[in-house]
Amino acid sequence: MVKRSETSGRLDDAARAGWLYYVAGRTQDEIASAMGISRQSAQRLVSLAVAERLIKVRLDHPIAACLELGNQLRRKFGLRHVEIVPSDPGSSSTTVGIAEAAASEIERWLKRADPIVLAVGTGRTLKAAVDQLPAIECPNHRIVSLTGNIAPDGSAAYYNVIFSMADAVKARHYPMPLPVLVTSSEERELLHGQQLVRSTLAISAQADVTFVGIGELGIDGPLCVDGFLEKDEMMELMRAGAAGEICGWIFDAEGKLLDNPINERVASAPIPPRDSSTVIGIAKGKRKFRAIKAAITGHQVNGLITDEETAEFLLSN
Amino acid sequence: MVKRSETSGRLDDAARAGWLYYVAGRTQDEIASAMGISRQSAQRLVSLAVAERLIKVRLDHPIAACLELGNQLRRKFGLRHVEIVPSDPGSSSTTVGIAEAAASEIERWLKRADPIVLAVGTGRTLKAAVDQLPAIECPNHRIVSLTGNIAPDGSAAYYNVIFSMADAVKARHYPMPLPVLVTSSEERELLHGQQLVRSTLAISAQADVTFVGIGELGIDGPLCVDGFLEKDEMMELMRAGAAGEICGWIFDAEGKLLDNPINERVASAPIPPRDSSTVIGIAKGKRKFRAIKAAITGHQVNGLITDEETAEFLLSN
DNA sequence: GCCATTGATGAGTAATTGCCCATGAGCAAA
DNA sequence: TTTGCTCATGGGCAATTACTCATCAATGGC
Repeated sequence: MVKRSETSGRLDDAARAGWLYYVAGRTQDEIASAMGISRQSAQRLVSLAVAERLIKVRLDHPIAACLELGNQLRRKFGLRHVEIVPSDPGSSSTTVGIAEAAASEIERWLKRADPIVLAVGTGRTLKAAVDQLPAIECPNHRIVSLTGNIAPDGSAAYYNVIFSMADAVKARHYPMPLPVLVTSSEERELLHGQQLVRSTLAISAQADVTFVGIGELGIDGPLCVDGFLEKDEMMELMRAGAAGEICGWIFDAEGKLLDNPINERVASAPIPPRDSSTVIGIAKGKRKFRAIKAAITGHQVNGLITDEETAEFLLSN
Repeated sequence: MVKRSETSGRLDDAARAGWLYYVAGRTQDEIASAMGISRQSAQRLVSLAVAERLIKVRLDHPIAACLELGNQLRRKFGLRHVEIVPSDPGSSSTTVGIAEAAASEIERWLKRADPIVLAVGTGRTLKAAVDQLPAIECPNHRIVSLTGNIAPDGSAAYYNVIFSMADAVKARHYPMPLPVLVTSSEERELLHGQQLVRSTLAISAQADVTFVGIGELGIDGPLCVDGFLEKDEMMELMRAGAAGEICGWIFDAEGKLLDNPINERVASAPIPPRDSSTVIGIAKGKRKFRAIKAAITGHQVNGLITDEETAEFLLSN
């Protein structure tokens, strides 16, 4: 006898329960009796549907304050695309809100009929955004990673973005089989000379749109936490005026790439051109204020998804 | 107009509250203190956001479309229970998908704690469904067949459902020791007068839930293929406007039982009452479109398990 | 075969939410 | 100014939902 009550069947049930709860507006009691299960089980299915992201909620109202902040930011920094989500003062998350917004924006691009090249960086924020993506089929598009997923110890960083994206989005995807930082500029040249890497670099240069996180520096910043840089290297960078990084490319408070040996060791692809393509930074939070400010000041990105609190800082400084 | 700006400001607040509630996942209490209002006001804003459709919920799962079709069918035809499974365009099977779904639904009923009477019809679809049932013990329930399993030549039809069901489900079961069609209404009365048959008929009339196939007519339909009706009898029925049959009971395109001598010879139990019990039809496929349409239009069934393709036909005609 | 692990389940309970109602502010007409 | 109306408000309470815990069955490794 075939066993049917398995994971996929359970997800089906979760979808059904979630639909009945959120779309049809039934109570969990009603769902329980309709599906012949206990109320507790119905509750579990509903929360499973949420946890598995079968249920997507989006807010379809331009909050005036956010729109206004967005407009001001767009004007002040000459940005192509700005999206501001409300701040949640009680939350310490660095992704809530902007991840959903970024996912919507990614989805918008992927739904275009004409073939595009979509590039992604890496980082926790971007990972959170990609995790919000629904399943999409878009065989015409290509998705390329600007940066590698290999940690100094040889393992793949858990928040590598492009593989998570490949789970949800059916498109050709091009990972970058490199670390973020190598030991010397010579090693970088060597690695970049490999055929596979070269073709991936070539594709990334044609990106129509790029989504990147913006990293703060400091010993709590991602480059240190993930072990790409030692503490003393970081301190040296800070002394040299470093303000933030995108895909490992380190820039100063004016958003200019730092003329520093460490930038010679960055193995990521260059950030696609801001004058001919869209490069959207996704970041929020006090710790990143300085890095974000620098990135948009120096046009390392020409688009930004952030929250109200951050937007207010950017406008007032 | 001051009023207007106040209203839009209120919608703005509603959007913000809705965002905090659904996207950021805060409780209404937290939202209230964050926005400096009472909890009740926060609740009102959240429900306003829903009422004004600022909050859009979407279900990201293959069965989302099915649920929507099911909902529309339920409304349009006043059905109690609708289940739509995805169509498999590459398959010519008339049972794949709906058999599994029907089995799940049967299982759901059989798992109920309170004793029920479950009635079944016959047919290939139902047989396929019953073959999907796992072993269940439910000594409290009774399972009754609405229709006989004896072919005109005296043999038992291979797809008789109740005996297959008895293999999997441990419950009292009541077969109907009759043919589907007898030679005359007099013979029917005679057979129905037998004690054994009478008690089975009585049980079937108390059915809480009934699962039946919906048969199409025509010389390739089950009644002809299985030799219950001769070709010329079938042709005559078609001329009389017959559109489909359930347990041998033949109905026209409006789903009304046909006033025809052949219906006088049907030895099956009457289909249990649709106003006080659940009668679920299981059928899909182009050849059955007309029969299914008729059955739900005329309330021969008040529940339906079918596939997307069929559901779309039923909604568009 | 035996045991640890995983995961589902239902009961019980705490937390959260929805709703009714009395109140009072704001406002227009008398 | 008064009256009457509308509507937002918060208290109170019932309904609903979320969570914890103990149990149990299935699974997989030893």
